[in-house]
Amino acid sequence: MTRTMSLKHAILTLLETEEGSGYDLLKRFKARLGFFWNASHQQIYSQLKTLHQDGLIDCTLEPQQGKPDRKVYHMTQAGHETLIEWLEKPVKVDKVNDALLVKMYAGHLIDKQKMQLELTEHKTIHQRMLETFLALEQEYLALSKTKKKPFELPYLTLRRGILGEQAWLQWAEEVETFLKS
Amino acid sequence: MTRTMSLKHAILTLLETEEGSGYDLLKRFKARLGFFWNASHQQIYSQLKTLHQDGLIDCTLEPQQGKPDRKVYHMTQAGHETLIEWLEKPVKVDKVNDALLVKMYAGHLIDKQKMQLELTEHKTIHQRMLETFLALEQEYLALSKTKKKPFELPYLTLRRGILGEQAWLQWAEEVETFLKS
DNA sequence: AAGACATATGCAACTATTTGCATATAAGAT
DNA sequence: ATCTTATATGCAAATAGTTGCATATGTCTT
Repeated sequence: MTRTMSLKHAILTLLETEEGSGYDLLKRFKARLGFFWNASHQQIYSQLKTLHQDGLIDCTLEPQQGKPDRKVYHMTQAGHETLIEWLEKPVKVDKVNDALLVKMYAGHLIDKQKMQLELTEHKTIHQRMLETFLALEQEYLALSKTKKKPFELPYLTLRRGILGEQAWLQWAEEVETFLKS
Repeated sequence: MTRTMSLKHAILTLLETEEGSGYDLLKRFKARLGFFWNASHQQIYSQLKTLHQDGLIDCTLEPQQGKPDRKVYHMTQAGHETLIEWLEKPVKVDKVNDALLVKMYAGHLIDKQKMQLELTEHKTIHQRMLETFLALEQEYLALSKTKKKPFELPYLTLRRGILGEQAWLQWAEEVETFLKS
């Protein structure tokens, strides 16, 4: 109840602008918050359940033919207030817990080549992420000044993703130079 | 049991080189793995307990005058084997879940100034971390070639910390430029 | 026809981390 | 004298996240 529970508030933020089902939220997470937050569908569905129980969102059933009912959630007044309250309170500085670095630290116990292989795999993933982010940036930059306006803050979060990935890849190059020597 | 449990293996890595008590491990975490892993004392003590129960480490009691007994843990053969096994298996790409970015994304709901204040606080912390890392780098770089040798891999993990913090601060500057405009 | 992929939802068990509490001593600073 | 910091350990409860399983349909590909 203190300063954490960011996933709940991230969901509230997304619902603040636009209602949606669990599945919608999952897609929005990937498309809009993917550069700094990751959540599985299980996590999202269970958080939606508790948010609903707590009265921070409500829910209407949209029957569909063939497929299961779509549960569409929307913000309540209580939810809005809770979100604003959270936004006012300071959050903790995010912490890195990177398993690849644990391995690197213990690297004297394994084969240099194996290390390099795994590094290459991670590099591929990071490169792909960077490419995705850069493509999104191009989309934003192509907008007219007035159309940019509502996306200025989300764009800043995208910049975080870009700078983060670039730093990662720069580091990977340093490591490769070392491993090849 | 699959690919995670990095904290346990980080502890094993530290004990592989040198035995130690929970308190020792806590300090070593801060000094040596702090640029990419963070663990509280509660976490370390409880992990040590389960590692001990699982026979991956053993423990001798060192009575001390006045203070509670020091429980000194050391690696077992089983622990060593488990560590090597883990090192062979691929780890997952680390994920970022940064609450400050959630706020930034929802920034239109709050006061620009409040945002800037919180950003400044985070910036101070990141700056302090970068300074610590740079000081450690200077220590390493001042060593002779032969003395550098055993610290080459830990140095690479330090580089990750440095590049990561620099990227964060660069981002913060972009954000400040925007918020001041 | 079989397989993959997208839509759409969720439970259960486990692992990981945080927060709050609890105890006890010694050394050094204000 | 009191306060802070360091040494030294741990439990319990809550929150957060992962992994595996489960169901059911529609479309598109091989």
